[in-house]
Amino acid sequence: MSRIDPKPAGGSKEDDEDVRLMRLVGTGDTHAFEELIQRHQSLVAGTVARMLASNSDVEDIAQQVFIRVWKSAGRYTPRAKFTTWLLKITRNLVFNELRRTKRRPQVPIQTEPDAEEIVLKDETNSRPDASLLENELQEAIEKAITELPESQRMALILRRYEDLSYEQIAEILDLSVPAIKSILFRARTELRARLGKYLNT
DNA sequence: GACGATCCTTCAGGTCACCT
DNA sequence: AGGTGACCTGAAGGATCGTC
Repeated sequence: MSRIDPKPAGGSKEDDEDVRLMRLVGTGDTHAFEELIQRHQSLVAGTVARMLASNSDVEDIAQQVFIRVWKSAGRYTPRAKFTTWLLKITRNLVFNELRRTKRRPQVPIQTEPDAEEIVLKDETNSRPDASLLENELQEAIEKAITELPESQRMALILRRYEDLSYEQIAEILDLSVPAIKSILFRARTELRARLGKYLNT
């Protein structure tokens, strides 16, 4: 079993509310638990979906995440942002699932058109066949991301889609901040290489 | 030819220094 | 804080060689 060991928290109002709810959950307050689920289920489900990209498993794993939150609530100490702790649990369960099934995501992940601006050229929209190219590019981006190694994919997702800081990503993935920088750099390099034909046209 | 041991190459991950 | 590149390290796989 993976260790959950949050570090000192920042302390926004959102965080404070999460901590308050977690303390109530720790006493067995089911209403607080329901509220906590409502507040974060889209974050968890979204992250699982992007990481796992298998619609059939997303709900199941998201459910497991909150079951683990419920079980751990009594021992929870707010030493990190609640969402960091929550995403660490999510990451552990997703990695377990990926290792259990020994597979890569099989269904393209959902990406916003502007989400991977790192590999898009501004000129794309000005071309006559822009929409066709955009669709093709979109598919290529999705495919390229799903083919990245687990750690690169997870770091990229947490950075681009969840907008987490390097420190938070490092905490969630159990790595140093420089390691995260390196992983993200390689992920972007890999994406550029895979999407080179779109960049060079 | 089959095998095991050793060496070499490649690649991903990590750290550090530096830049923006 | 975030991004980049050089460099180091370790693991994995392939190539080579010696022995049977």
